Amino acid sequence: MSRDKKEVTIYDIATQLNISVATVSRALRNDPVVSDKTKKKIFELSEKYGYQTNQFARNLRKQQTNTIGVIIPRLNSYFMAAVIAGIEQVASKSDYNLIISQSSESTERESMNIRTMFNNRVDGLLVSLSFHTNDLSPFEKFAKKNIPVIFFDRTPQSSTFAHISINNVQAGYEATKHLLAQGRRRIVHVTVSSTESIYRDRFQGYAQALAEFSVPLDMNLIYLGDLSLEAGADAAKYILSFPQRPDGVFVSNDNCAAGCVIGLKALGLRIPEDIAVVGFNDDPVSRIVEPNLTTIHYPGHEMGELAARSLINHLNGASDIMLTQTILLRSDLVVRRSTEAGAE
Amino acid sequence: MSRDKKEVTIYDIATQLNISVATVSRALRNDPVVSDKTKKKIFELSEKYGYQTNQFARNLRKQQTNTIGVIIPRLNSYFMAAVIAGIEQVASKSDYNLIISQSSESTERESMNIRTMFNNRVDGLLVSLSFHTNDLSPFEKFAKKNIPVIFFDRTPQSSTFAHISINNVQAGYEATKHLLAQGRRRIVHVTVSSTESIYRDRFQGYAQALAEFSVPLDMNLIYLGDLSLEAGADAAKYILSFPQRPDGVFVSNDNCAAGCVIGLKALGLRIPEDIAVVGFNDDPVSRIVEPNLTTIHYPGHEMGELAARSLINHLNGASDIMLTQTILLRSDLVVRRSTEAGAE
DNA sequence: TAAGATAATGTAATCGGTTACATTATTTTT
DNA sequence: AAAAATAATGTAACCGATTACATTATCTTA
Repeated sequence: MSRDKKEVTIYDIATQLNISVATVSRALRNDPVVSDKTKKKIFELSEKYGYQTNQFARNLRKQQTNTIGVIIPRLNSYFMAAVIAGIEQVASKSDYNLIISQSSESTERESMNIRTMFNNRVDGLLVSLSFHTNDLSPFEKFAKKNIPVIFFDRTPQSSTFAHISINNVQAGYEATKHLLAQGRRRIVHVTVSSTESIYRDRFQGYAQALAEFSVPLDMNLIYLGDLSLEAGADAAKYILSFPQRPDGVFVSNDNCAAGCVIGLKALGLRIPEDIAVVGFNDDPVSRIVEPNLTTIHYPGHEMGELAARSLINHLNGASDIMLTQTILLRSDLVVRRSTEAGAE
Repeated sequence: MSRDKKEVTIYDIATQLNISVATVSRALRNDPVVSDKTKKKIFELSEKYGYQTNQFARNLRKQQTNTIGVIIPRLNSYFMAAVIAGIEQVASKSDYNLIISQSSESTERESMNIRTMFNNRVDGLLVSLSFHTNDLSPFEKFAKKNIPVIFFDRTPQSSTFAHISINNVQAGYEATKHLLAQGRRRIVHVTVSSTESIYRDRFQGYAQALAEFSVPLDMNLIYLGDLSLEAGADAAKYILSFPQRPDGVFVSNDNCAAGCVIGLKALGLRIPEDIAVVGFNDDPVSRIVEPNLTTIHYPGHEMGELAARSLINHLNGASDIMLTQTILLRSDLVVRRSTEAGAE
């Protein structure tokens, strides 16, 4: 329980060397005003003693934590893991720590996490919203104190904060258009209920593509769920319930799409002959399920790096313009066998 | 950049109420020595001012951070996500923060992470080791300062630290025995090279089962890789290279097993007729790949909860016996179609 | 070599809670 | 009602690094 040996502090070093703590403090941060001779002595002794800076004392004094808060819905997708890895890479290179917490798609838990981050005085916040968040007021505290918040991937429809995402309208449009181009006309869209979010955007892209092909939008073809594997299976059952069976599905994430493919096959449909399926994210599961999923690829790792770098630049005062701005990363349709029998 | 409004401190509240900071400090921590009347005044005012405890000041004074460090190899499996979720649940309930970092299976990065955690003065550490770590000396600093370290899942073979894992020898034994019981005799084991780790244990279980069935151990049948999806595909090719083809595979993780299944099928083998495959972990992918994987199930979320709870109990001085102890969770073989045509 | 410039180091206040110990207020006991 | 016990509050040192400002040492320059 007890921390045995007492910490070595700059006071110990100063006393030992018979100099002031100020000089020690400066030397340890490699301040050029300290003479090399003195520095050398200080470095050697601190090395010998195994001195470690006490971050709390420093934080307390400097009024900043060198910590970035990350709030995400869930840690359960390859995509999110890639984003986190990207964030981590950049953060650790700049000596920032990460506090990561999951909202588990619960708005309440999310706002708890936001509060915790605030109380822990993170220097900045990176957030991917949970499904049903549409109230951004918990973030106002941050705005008020000028603590930067950057949203990534699951960004809010509109806010004064910075956004990093992809063009979801276009991605939804591409996915749907691909199905339409294959001659599919009754296209189910499996997504999550939402009035404003990236899912809404994808839906809009879907609607836009239909309109372009003069296919009337039929709200019965929209299946709302939580985009889980199970929701995919349920969607499959729903699809089978139509007298005039749909011939295409656009699912807003790969995991759910995989569940849907499995469900459809279990119900006797052939993919893509009877029905074609498009997913979203290009998670590894899209290359495991059979047939492999046509999906929308976009770079998670890069998104994480970009988010972290933008935040840290801002914290260093490097790029104030950055904030209140939206950055869109490129996304691409990857065609595989779930929509084209001949594909990859 | 600038933090605008100055923080409200207990000094502000004390001055305003014309009482001492000591009383304010006590009241805010709900210390029973403070009278209810005084507390009420203090709570009201601090509420009104939006007071937030400055954790650094507190940490600096209390010499503890209320932060738990978590070091894991990668955030890329469902299993690991479940463990983290479990840890988080327990930690946040006890008001502990989490710092999570990934070693990306690199021993150097791992020891960097360990150092960072140390410098950040985490109160305790939860660690799942990267593949090839066999030098535990970076953890000695923690031992020296009596900072508890608990290993989970990927635990070291032997150490003075606490362990939470499963009986990997037995799990490996069960998996292999299941294949043997199906009449398989030439069983490949796909794993990662390691002289001492849970993978070594699983290998031992494998060897043990073979011995029990009087099947000689053939080191040519051991395929070493990094247990990735791609390694699975490579293992499949390796399997096909034998003149006398193996009829069973025991892969030490599901992701790799999935890659192996896909590879074997691509090379024209039928599963389980020509060759049966057993995975490890019961990740969702085991139910997506076709045929679904027989695998070893063990509870990630529970493991995370247990690890966090053990650590926090120890930190609270509740259970000192806990440390230097090994806790083994139950694991089970789940039989699916990759080994039994008739299964689930 | 004395005055002025510059480099190096020192002093002490500060960040904001926590808590041992001291003091004052209130209640209980005799 | 005085003495003793208990409750409530206050005082001030402390945690360890940072830094504005002051001081001292060293180097230039005339």
